[in-house]
Amino acid sequence: MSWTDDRVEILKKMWGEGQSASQIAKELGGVTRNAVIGKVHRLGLSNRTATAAPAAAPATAAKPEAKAKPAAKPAAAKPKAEPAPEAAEPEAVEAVPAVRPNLPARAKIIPAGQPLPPQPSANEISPEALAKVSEVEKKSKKIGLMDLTERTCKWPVGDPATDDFWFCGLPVQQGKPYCEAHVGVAFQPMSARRDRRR
DNA sequence: CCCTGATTCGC
DNA sequence: GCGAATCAGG
Repeated sequence: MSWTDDRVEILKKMWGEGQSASQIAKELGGVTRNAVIGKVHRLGLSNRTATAAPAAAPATAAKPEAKAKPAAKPAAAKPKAEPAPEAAEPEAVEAVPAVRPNLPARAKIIPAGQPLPPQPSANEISPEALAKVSEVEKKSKKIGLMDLTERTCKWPVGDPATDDFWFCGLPVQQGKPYCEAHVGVAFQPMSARRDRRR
């Protein structure tokens, strides 16, 4: 395939819409995302910053930007002292799934008559997230402990005390140990937790 | 590992 | 001009 006018046009359009190079390549067909990126460069329409580089604006500073920059607010000096390394105070707290997600389980292993420990379980998590989870669990791969890999969701499902127990096993969300749905219930904004708490 | 765009350089 | 290989970042 070659870069015919109409293909270039599609390229321009999609790139302008913010489509990724791979998406564009898929759409066009017969080309790889590399080809698309290469073309994009040759066409001059580059930056659009989809990936990394939040980027320093004045990168190519030498620009003939006549605009006299008052340079007024030097972002440099922050009025706030703020030396606090603030190592703590994480944005989100992990709600360890442990073995708590949906399971009447405990009842089986706890001697009759024993008061059950508080079971915050469900009501601590957003309904939407839970709904999503129950959906996902139907599709889960139900993999065993030994099947866990670096990129399989490690969310436990069922009662470990029985053979009706497995791990989600769906593809994990980049970085996280769980799939998207389970990340949703495992990691919650602190505010959300606070609000729901009581 | 998946993905993203950016660059290089032989063709 | 092209794009695979490679690089760099998430």
